[in-house]
Amino acid sequence: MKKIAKIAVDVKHPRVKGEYSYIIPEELKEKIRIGSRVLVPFNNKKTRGFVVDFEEEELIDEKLRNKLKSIIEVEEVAIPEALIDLAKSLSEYYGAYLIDFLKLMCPVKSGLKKTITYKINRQFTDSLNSDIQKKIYLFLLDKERASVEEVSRATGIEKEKVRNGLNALYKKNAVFKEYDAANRAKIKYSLGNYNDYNFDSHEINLSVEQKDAVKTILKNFDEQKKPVLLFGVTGSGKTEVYIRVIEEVISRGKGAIILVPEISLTPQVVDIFERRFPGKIAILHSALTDGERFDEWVRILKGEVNIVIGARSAIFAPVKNLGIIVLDEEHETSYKQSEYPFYDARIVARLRAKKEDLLLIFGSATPSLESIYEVQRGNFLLVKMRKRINNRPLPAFEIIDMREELKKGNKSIFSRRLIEELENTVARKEQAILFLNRRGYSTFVLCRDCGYVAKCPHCDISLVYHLEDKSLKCHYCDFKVKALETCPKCKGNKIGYYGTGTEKIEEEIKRFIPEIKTVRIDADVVSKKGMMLKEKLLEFKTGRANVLIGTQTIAKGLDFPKVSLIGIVLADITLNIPDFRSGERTFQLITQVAGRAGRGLTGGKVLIQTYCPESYVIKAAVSYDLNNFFKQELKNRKEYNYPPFCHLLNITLSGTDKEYVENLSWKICEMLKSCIEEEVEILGPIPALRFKIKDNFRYNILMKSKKYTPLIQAQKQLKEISVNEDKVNFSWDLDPYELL
DNA sequence: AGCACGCCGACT
DNA sequence: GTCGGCGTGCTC
Repeated sequence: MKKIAKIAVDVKHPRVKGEYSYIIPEELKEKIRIGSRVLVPFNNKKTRGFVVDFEEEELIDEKLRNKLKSIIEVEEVAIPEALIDLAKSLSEYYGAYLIDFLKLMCPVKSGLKKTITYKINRQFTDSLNSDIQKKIYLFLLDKERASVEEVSRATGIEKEKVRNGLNALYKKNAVFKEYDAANRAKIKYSLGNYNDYNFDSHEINLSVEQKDAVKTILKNFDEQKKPVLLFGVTGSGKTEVYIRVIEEVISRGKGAIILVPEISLTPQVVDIFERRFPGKIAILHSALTDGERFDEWVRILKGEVNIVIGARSAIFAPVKNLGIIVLDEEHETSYKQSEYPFYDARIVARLRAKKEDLLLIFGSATPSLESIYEVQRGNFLLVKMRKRINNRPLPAFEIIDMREELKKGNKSIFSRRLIEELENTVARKEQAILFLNRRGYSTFVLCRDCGYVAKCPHCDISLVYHLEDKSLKCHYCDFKVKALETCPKCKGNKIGYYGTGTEKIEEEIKRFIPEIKTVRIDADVVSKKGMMLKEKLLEFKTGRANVLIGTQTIAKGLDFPKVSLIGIVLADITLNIPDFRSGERTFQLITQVAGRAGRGLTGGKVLIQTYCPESYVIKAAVSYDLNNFFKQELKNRKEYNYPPFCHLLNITLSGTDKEYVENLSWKICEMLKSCIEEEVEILGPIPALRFKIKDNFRYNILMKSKKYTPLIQAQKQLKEISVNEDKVNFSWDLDPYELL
């Protein structure tokens, strides 16, 4: 009966359209299912793919029927059919290839990431008679090994030619091929041994609000199954509510997926779940090797575990008989993948919940505007928890107008109030957190003689001075130079360091309060070694340090009972980012950071330093007036036509040849304007805010539309365009998170 | 991407 | 002639 299978093949090329038909050999008919991973012949090679459909032989075009080849092998692993359906919808929605979503749903065992690198053969002595090959060979002599991508970037030769050249060199034995297995020893986060964090008995006895929340959610589960927005202030005990609801769902024989923004930064949630559901949990985190991830996946697929906790991609976990999806800290940016295929776990979760008839809970202390809007439109059920557990008071805010400080002659980055409160806190043997969303020491470096500003040669951005290794670093690429002593332009020595980052905060505060013991946590610390973060956290947790200095890295779920003071050193940084979400992000950051205070028995205090105290964002944040914030922000979004009042499609073109990229951007823009009929705003091409990054010039075309259909239509058009990939990177992002 | 095919200059 | 570089076209 079933003779032909439609296979999504794993071939990465824009001109390969993705799905091809194959004959199912007699002996494989028993084994093959929708979702099966298969091996098929494809253009003189073998390639993996997934069965996405069966077809009737009779309905296939005569010419094509004669070309059909047979499936070679059907593997044991198969993606559940419900997920195949989800992948189909998603590839349609995002205008992406089906295979890319299927691959997210089915990890590979091999661990072989097939980025081929070429290594120089130093024994090779023959002479080369091609210019291109000579150039490549010379480059490799210096570099030892590199990928096609790297060679192309460094030599400026087009990728196509580099590839041919390297192939020729390989045939001559001038270079070796290496399949980079990416098996670098990874530092594993040992989850589950954060025993020093305190979980007191209050978690067993629910507060009245928690009980009500659980009751309302379960009633909704049995009746209308509307997605729930669980809005609970920081410290109101949302996690315990999730647990109670999940317990009920599990007792009915169903499974659960819990998404957290980032596992390494929310170890406590994971820890609590591990204690409450011992042995029933699979944890998908970034430190797993491909093999480990595959093993976890199989455990989930076989139904050995029915609770999955993980970051964004865990939304695709093949949980058997899934009953509920929980998205904790729903407003977090990390749910949106900022690279192809640009999916948003929140959108995927809603779609999956709808398709599989699941209960969906979005939880947050600072819900996204999109979710609030859904509540207003009656699409989400709002469940509120306004009080902290044990009725602990929320911290008290104090706004400090830095303009006044300046008028009174205080040029320091710290107001007198902040210093005063810090001294008090230290004297009381309590702890403080200083928050500044900018890492490094000085954020720009200027020659006071000639006005030269140190800029990254590859990016359109100032270099940041880092004290730790006395270097100037670019925060967008890995460019790094030794700190300047003389001006490279006028040879003068009046180099000035301006702007403040976390490193400077750490140094300056010691000048004011010498006995203070600080610990700093930002991306510089986190990225270095996985263990560093844990050590630093413990250093603060155990009281060896009394002030924690950090960027947004520390704003998330961390729990420090002894913290009674929070200083937001400069709230204006995030507020002034020219993006439609900057207000929302600032509001969230202030609220989240403030939530770190007074989690223990002592009440907390939050000091916000700003040059813009009249901003409605700051005003609303300090008075816990979410309603007012949402009202104002929604008004703004409506006025300027931004989400949630429209949907966005952000198209990005970038490349080293400015003229070429700009011309192509215009062409694509014209094409879109001519073929989109419905009411859609098309803006651009606009030079991106960060116009140059890593030597690539970037242009955006922004489409705004009330309805999704024209944007999805546009994506189909964009998919048809085949660009010279050596000259331009071309991508589009539906529901982009930011537009920078 | 990666492979075959075919064109074209260079060199036995 | 013919070898190897290099552009082009195709993939059920």
